[in-house]
Amino acid sequence: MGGKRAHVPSKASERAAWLRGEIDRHNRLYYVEAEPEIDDPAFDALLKELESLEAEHPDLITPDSPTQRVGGEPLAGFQTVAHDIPMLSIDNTYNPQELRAFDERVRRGLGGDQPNYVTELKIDGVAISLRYENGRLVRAATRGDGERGDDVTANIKTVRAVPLRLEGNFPESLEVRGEVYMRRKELARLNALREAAGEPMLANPRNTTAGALKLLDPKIAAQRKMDIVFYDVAARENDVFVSHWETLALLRMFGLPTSKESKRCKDIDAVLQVIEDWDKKRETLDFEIDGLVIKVDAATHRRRLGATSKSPRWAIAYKYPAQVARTVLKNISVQVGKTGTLTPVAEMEPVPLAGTVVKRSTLHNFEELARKDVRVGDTVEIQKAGEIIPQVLRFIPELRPAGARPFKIPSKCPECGGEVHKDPEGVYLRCLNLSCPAQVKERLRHFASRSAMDIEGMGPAVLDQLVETGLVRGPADLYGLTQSQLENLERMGKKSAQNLGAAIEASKERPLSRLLNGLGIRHVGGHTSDVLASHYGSMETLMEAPSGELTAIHEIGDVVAASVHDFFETHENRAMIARLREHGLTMVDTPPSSADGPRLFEGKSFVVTGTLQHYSRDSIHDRIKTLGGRASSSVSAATDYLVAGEKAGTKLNKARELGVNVLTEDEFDAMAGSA
DNA sequence: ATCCCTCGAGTTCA
DNA sequence: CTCGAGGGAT
Repeated sequence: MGGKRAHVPSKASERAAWLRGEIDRHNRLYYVEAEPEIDDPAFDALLKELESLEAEHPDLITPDSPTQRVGGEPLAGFQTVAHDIPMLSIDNTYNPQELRAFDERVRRGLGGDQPNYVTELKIDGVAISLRYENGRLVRAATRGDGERGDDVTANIKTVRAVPLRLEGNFPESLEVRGEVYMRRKELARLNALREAAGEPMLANPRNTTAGALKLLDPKIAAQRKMDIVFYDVAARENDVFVSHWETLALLRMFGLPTSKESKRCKDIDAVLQVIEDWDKKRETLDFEIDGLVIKVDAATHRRRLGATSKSPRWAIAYKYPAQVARTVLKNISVQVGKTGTLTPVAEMEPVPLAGTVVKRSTLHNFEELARKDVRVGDTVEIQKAGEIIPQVLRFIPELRPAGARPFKIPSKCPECGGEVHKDPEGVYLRCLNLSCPAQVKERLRHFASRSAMDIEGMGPAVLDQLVETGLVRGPADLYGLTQSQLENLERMGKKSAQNLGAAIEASKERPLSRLLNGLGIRHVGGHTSDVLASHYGSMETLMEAPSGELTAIHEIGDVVAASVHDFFETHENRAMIARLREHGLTMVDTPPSSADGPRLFEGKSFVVTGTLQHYSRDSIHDRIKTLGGRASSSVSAATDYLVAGEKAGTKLNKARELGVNVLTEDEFDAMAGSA
């Protein structure tokens, strides 16, 4: 360094040009080669000198000067720009078997040839496309929908690892793709600042990066130090590159940083070894990865494989099972259920977890909430129970903002302001106001649902209006609605109103069991409704049944009997049922007649799991029942058959453990169809 | 009294 | 899907 100073040109413009060259060179040594020659203070000194020089001689400023990373004025908004070559997404695999299946597809597609693969870390950041014209960065765009994204050039320029001009023998026009991301250390630094300022914590680097790219003021974006790696050139079929491996080398020659962790593998076994190695090692990285990307190396092979409209056939992502994710708890809201239960719900910054984007999760009840002690503003860890339902595990004490206060248990119903009361035995808080609009809506939703009265078109939007306007207070009111009242609802055309009216009318024919289920009597669901309806056959006899008589029925005990008895003793409920009768509801059970055919499944218990081709869950349950079988919801030793469709989960495993007969859909049809 | 099987209730997301 | 708890068998 010192030696070069001797022939530093003295003229300001030459000095400025030299400084720019040096700064670019050191940037490159730092970010691309990872072999810095000078330390940070020395680098900053060069930058400072250039800044003051440019301040004295503003005419010396060039658009690609390293001092111009933070552009001038904040933007009014982001322009949408089209990608010349679409940014395809990559298919995911989640286990070695799926990856081997990919390998087999590839080799079949190559007529048996064995391709080389390149593995790359799949950094959890934001995909980006950068365009260089004559070596100058002219545009940076997010992936968006793959066809068009947002122009984030001003913010991308603040990423120090992004060269503003290319080096080497670059083509006149070049579009490159990479991933912008944030290191864990940087996130920790930002959070320390935010904590001191009493601002909400940033939960994860990915969201923070995405947020930073969308900041309208590049000066603020510059304060969030982001990083980038490049992994591809956007090119068409006739590209000049021989292999992916060489493309990566070329990117480095242009001064574009690439990952040092990419590897070339001779077959899928070698790839799986790399995956296994990183499974343990990934925690030691200073940034987050959610898996690896595996790409066929040779360009000739890629061309033979081609792409579907969504993704290339020559690349696949391998994702590590992301069991837990971190996000920020933005708010705790309180929901009112159909029985008046107040349930606290965690509203979170959306975060990807095990294949979906999670933003809400139940906190069950206020005792549970107090036990977990999560507070608004906390960073929380969430996981998915059985790959489906998100749960809040815990908060991260180090990331708790200073002012976070424990959630206050509501003393009034948040929906109607009514009195709340703690369930004597249970842990639940309940709104006691039976005409609380939230409860009314929930009860009506249940009444109209598929497993009850099955009124098509009676969705939440319609019910909201009907209840808010006071037209409907209970199930009986639905049958008094006029056609013009329906038509006057928002977003309701004449045709939709007619359909809805017809659906309401049709629901009058539902058998007693469905009506009972719809009434929402405590402890009485679909199954118990069936039992009661088939025992009594009509509403009248059931209503007058004494408690002792009810308990004599198989599967009805003290608790259920008392609940049913109480329900029919209550004046309001009797009045409602009288009104339903006036409106002409059937209110009788349709007993199985011998004309229904043979009861092939008599005494047999079935459980259904997974997605079926020709049945909905309800329709197969109906079919089982008409044939005299029992459709149950959980597998046990008492289960005779499990019908397993696509994506069967834990039930299938349990059935195998217990030695329960497992049927495919076709096998089930064969059994049922021979009727 | 205790176990096991089910049901009901509350739950999320595409 | 999971939890808690009702119902019945032991």
